Amino acid sequence: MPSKPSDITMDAVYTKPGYLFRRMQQIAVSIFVEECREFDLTPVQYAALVAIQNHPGIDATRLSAVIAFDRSTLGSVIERLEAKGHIERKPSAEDKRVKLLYLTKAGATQLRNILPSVDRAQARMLAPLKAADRKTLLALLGQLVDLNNEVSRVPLRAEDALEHLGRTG
Amino acid sequence: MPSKPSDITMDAVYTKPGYLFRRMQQIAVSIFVEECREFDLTPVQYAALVAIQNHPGIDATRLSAVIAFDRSTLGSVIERLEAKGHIERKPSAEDKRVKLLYLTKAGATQLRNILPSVDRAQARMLAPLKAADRKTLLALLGQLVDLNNEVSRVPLRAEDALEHLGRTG
DNA sequence: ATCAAATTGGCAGTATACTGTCAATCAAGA
DNA sequence: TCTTGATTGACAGTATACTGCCAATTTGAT
Repeated sequence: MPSKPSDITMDAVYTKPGYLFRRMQQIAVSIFVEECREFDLTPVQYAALVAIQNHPGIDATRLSAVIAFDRSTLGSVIERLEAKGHIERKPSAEDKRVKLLYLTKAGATQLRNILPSVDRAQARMLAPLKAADRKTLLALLGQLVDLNNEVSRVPLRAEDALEHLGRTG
Repeated sequence: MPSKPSDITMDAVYTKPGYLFRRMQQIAVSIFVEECREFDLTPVQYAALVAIQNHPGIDATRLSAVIAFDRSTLGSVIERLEAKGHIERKPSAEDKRVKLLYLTKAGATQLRNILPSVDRAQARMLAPLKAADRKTLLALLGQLVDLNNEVSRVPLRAEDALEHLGRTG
């Protein structure tokens, strides 16, 4: 091997978790969009629809906790879902600040119809690995995300963030 | 368990690779930015600096292949690195279309200085796992990214994309 | 009752990422 | 040579993600 201009080689990037996570995220989104093209839904929009169906009447702040994305980002996501007619925003009676989110009939239908494509996409992401390796990777990744939960700006606060709603559906 | 409004639960999101990859990417960027705050470099900008140091005189299109990001995105990344004084853009003598990229002295210094912080960040991302599990996860992730390389818009084309340059530094 | 603190949604600004388009330029073939 | 096709960098437009700020509102402490 000829000498490099310094001791820093591309391995300082390629073999590191940060690079691999970014690359895998790129690939995952690419596969999702390809499989779900006909439904015109992004991964984030899909996650939002699932969460709203599971928690009808949730507000934007709590939704951000349930799917772990930024409230600032969520505003535009909600706008787009509303523009597509998949969700409705209704003012709350008790708190004039909040707007409650509900799936429309069209949104529920869209969500039901997209599921097979989402499943195909999820399967394709891990398809190159052997079955045992897929299981191992998913398990380790699940652990790691869970153990690092508090690190990101918007930690996941699943169902327990919704206790005050006093209902599960 | 009380019944849900449908069969679609949040597990349709939480346990799937697409969600876990997105979440882990969020966490990884968050850790990187936190550790490297004083250097004012994002993960992408860091990768670009490393690549330019390893391939002085590379052009934007080839750089995008070497670090696997989109050429459209890369334009603004290069602009920012240039504005910070970390890199220089010089027109090519042979091809009037291309602009060759070089690290400035300041850029090289910045890159050298940030390395310990980057190492700390990379270590923190996997820190919650046991050593054996870290190794397993990295190996599987590396395999998966490699095997899915052609899927994304900008497949990684490491060194072999640069053969025509006729040099390694 | 009132004032301080927290919450909610919205906005501005920055930084990836992608699609698609375009003009300038270069390369290859008829 | 001339024309066709490919390449390069730039740009417009959309969609996450983040920081930080703000007004309206609600809640809690006094």
